Amino acid sequence: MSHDTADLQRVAESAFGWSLTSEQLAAMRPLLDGRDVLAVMPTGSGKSAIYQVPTVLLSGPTVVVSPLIALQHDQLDHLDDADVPDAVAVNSTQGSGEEKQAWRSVRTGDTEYLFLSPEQLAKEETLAELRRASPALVVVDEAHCVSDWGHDFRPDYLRLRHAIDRMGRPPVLALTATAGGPVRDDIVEHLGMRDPVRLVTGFDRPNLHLAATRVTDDDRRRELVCAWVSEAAKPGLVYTPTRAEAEQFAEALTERGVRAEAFHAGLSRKERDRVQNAFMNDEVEVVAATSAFGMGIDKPDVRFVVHSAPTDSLDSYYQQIGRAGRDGERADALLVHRPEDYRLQRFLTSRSLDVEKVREVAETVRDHDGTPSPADVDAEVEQSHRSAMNSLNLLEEAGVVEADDRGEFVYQGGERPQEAVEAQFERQRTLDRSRIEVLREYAETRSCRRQFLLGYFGESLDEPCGFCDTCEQGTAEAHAPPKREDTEFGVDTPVEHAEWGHGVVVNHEADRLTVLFDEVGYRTLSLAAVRENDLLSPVR
DNA sequence: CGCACGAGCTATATAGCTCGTGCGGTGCCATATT
Repeated sequence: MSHDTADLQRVAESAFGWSLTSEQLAAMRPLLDGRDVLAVMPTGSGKSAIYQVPTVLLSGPTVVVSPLIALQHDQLDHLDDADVPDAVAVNSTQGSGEEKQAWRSVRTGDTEYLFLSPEQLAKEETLAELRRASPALVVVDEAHCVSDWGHDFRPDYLRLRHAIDRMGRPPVLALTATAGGPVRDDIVEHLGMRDPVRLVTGFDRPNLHLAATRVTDDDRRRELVCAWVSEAAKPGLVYTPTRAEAEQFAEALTERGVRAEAFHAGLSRKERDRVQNAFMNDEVEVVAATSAFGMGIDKPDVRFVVHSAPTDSLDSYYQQIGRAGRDGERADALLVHRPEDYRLQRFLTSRSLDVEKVREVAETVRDHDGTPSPADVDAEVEQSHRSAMNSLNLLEEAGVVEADDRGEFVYQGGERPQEAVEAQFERQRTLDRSRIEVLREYAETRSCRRQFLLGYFGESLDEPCGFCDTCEQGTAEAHAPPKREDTEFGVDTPVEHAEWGHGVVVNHEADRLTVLFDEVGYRTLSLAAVRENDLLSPVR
């Protein structure tokens, strides 16, 4: 046993009362050597330990970036119970006195765990404090949020790499339970991770029964979901695409004698807490919810997750069904869908490109006296913080502006800045839309649903699983993917397409391939057409 | 992007059309009112 391993085990045992798994140790050791780590591990596998234990051994505080204040509180509670240095969070729920006290305790070294939202890290005052504290480790918890939310909803997620640079660039640990290959690459790129150790444990959840049902109209959808849920073992979750539908399902289920409640972001904080606690305490059997429900929920005995309609991607879908059956007992994941449903997701994921706003931000950077920080740009433009940061992110990705090592902007311009921005925007939009199409492929596939799902996350399952609807209906066998050695287009093969350029095979059914292209996102191709017209060639 | 809904039109005056408009998700934080 190496010194590091022995030290880690000793701290885990004495401070937390834990015995570490080999996966946890594999993720911790590189951090002690100053390396970056990306760990994709299921909920309940002890991801938090990966930073909590090394923090005790490292000199300097650990900064944990967490997307929800509620999650920060959960973590604080756990750390309070352990025999370790203090933990604090700094966020908008505190008064200024409390905040000052928190920073003081970081400065004196009494506090070694500091929880912050990405928005906090966008503030100059915060960065100045952090620079002084010189953190020994930066953790990005729920790191899929970088990719999920950074591109529009919470743009400060894409500015984290610069914030980390400003802190003196300590090692970075990214943690998540859900991230396929492209999302992992997105996280690594946008956090500026350097040759990270990538630890990815299996995605398969064999106790989860997978199924999808197509309906022809909304009345049948409601009837089917309500009837299915009424009969099913509980507790369970019904995910809906809109708040109104969450309310409708909660009401319809209540009428059928199910103890059901709605949950979405339009409810008061108090009401949300009440519903969540009631679900956790088994006072509520079914929560009908929008995507607002779930992060940080770790209830082991959830028996089903029914989607009344498709989500925006297979990533979101996997994340949500992953809340079922954590106790290892049988649980059901049912997806109800109509072809019309995808249009709503196209709307919900669509962002608009306001060329004038982007131009204002670009000109502000260009005309600024010296190199402006993101906060300078924010203050100087007549836009919301979100809009200004989205414009900056877009300009940076398009190469029109560039951040220096202090996270301040240098105007690059380029030959046709507006065209570069529009092309970047279009690329992002095409990718978003193609992700919706992959969900449609999943919903409509006749091959083994588990093979499809795992294939998307870069994992192969040699035989049809026997525990999904297509296997049970007998269509999966006929559509099974070829064995890896029988095809030149196995999963993960880099390919070149005559028109769409470079890509990577992400799924292979009997008669078709799904490829993720750098420029045009996910595309599904008929294998016959590929072969006849020589459309695709494996790269090396 | 398309659906739901209401206004307003038409026509063997009370139902049935067309057209226009609004709407649909996720959380920080800061600021304005009680």
